[in-house]
Amino acid sequence: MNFCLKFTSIRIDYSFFRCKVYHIPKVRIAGAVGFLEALEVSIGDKLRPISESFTLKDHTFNLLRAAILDMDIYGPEADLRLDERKLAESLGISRTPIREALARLAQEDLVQIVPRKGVFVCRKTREEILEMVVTWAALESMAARLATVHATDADLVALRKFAMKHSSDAVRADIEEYSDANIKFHQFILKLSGCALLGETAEGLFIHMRAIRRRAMGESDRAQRSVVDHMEIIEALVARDADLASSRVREHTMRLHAHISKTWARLEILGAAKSAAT
Amino acid sequence: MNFCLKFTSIRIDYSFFRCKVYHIPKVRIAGAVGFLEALEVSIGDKLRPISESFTLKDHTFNLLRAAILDMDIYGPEADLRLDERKLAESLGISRTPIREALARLAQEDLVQIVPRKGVFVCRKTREEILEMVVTWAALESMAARLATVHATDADLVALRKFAMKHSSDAVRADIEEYSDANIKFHQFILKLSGCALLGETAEGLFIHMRAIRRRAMGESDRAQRSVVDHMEIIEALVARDADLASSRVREHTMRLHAHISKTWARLEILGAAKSAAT
DNA sequence: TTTAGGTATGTGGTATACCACAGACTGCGT
DNA sequence: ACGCAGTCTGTGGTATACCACATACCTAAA
Repeated sequence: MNFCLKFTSIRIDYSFFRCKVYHIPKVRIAGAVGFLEALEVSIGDKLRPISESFTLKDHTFNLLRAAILDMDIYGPEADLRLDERKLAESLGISRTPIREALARLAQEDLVQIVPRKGVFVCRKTREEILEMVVTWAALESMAARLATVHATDADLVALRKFAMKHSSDAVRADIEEYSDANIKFHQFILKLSGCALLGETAEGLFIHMRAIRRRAMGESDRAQRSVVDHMEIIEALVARDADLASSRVREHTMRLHAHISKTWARLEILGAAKSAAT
Repeated sequence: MNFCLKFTSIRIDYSFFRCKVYHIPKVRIAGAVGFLEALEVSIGDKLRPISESFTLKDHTFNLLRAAILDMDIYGPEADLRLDERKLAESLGISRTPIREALARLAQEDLVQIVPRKGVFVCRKTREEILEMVVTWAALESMAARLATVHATDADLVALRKFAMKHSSDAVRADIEEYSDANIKFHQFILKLSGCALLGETAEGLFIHMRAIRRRAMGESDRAQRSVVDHMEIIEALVARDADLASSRVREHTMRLHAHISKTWARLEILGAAKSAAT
C-alpha cells in the first residue's frame, strides 16, 4: 500500500551521541533533577512533567534581556553593540537561537537590528522616556482605581507596611535602596488592581525606566517628596476613593514627568545605534 | 605584515547568479524603482536612499500579522495551526525568516509556539479580553486627558465631523461599517493625545480586539449608545475639561467591559493551542 | 599629496541539513 | 477483539554554510 516504506529504515537515532555534540546538557540535567524530585514526593502522584520544554531560544532571550537591564546603557562609553557570533561563541551555541532571541528583543524595542550593520541596544530619547512615563501613569492610575475595589484590607496593610519600611531609606538618602523599593511599591499597586495585563504592560516600560531611575531619584528632594506621595496614595486606597486614588497616582507619576522634562534639558540621545540606522 | 592575505582571493562573488536562486527579486525591484523615481525629481537633490533595508523577516512578520488579523480566530472550526514549512513554501522562501517572524509574533502574544507540537494562533480567554478592555480604557482615558491640552480646535472639529458622518451608520444598523468607524474614532483620540506611545500600546490591544468587535457591536443597542457616548466625549474635549473627558472615555470603554462580562457568559476559550501546551 | 577605485573583511540575512521528540500507525501477540 | 511495542512520519529546534552589503583599508594614478 505504501511503497515509500522501503527506505524508511535508513533513519537512525544518534540521540545519545549527539547530545554532547550539541552543547545542550542543561536540558538533560534539568530533566534528571525534575525526575529525582518527583520521586522524593510521592510515586502515586502524577509525576510532574519533566523539563517543561526548555529551548535555547527562550533561554537566550531571558539571558540577554537580563544582561541588557544590567547594562549602563546611558554611560558615556557604553558598548551598545551586540555581536551575534560573539554571543553564539560565549554561550556555546549557534547563531540561530540567538537570532530568534534578538528578534524578540527587537519586538520589545530593547534592541534595534540594522541589516548588515549590527544589533544595538536601544537608547531612548528624552521624548520617548517622557512618553513612557505618561503611559505608565495611565496604567498605574487605572490600577489604583481598580485596587480600591479589588484589594483586600490585608493587601493595603501590607502595602502600607512596605512603604513605611522603606521610607527611612529615602530619609537616609540611601538612594539605591530606596529606588528599588520605589519601583516595587508601584508594582504592588499594579498587582492589587487584579488586572495582570496592566502590570505586564507596565513591566515593559519599567525595563526601560530602570536605566533611568538612578538619575531621576536623588535629584533635588524627589525621594522625600515621593514618600509623602506614597502615603497619600495609600490613604486614598484605604478610603476606597477610586477617583482620588487614581488622580493621586497619576499626579505622582506626572511629577516625575515634569521633573524629567525640566531637568534633563537634553539627554545624550540618539546614540550610535540610531544615527547609524538612518 | 599580514600573511593571512594569501588565501583571501579565494572569495568569489556569485551575487548576480545567486540572486535568482534566492527568490528575493523584490529587493532588486524595489531598489530599481526607487532609483528611477529619484532621477525624475532632480539630480542635484541628494538622491534619497534606495530600498530602505527590506528584509524577508520583517516582510513576513507584517504579512503574517495582517493575515492573523483577517482570520476568524474565534470561528468554531478555525484553523489555528501555522505550519512553518507550508508558509515557507507558499512564500517561496526558507523557514529561517519565517521562524524569526514567528518569534516576534509570539512576543506580541499573537501566536504561541509549542516546541515539537506546532505554532498556533492565540485565542484569548474571556478574562484576557476583559483585561485588554481595561488596559485600553486606561490608555485612552489618559489620551483624552492629554487631548484636552494638546488638541487644536481644528482637530476637534475634524473629530466631530468624523463622528457625525458615521453616526448614521449606527442608526442604519450598518454594523460592519460603523464598527470600523468606531475603532477609528478611538484611534483618533489616542492620536490627539500627542503621545505616540499611548497609541502604539493600544494598537497592540486593538489587534486582538478586532476579532471580537463584530460580536460586541450589534448586540443590544450598543451601537446607538455608542454614538451618544462619543458625542459626549467630544463635548468634554471641546470644553477642555480634562477630568470630564477622561472619565467619559473611561466609562464608555468600561461599558463595553461590563457588556462583555455579562453577555458572554463563556467564550469558547482555551482552544487547541492552550490545551495542547499544558 | 591627494583621491578614486579596488580589495579584504565583518556583519546580519538566508538557505539548508539534520536532530530530538511527539504522535499516529502498524502489526503482532494475547 | 484488544493492547502494546515497535516504527514511521512530521513538527519545531539547532547547527552550519554561504550570500549581499557596508566598511575600512590599501594601492595606484593624477
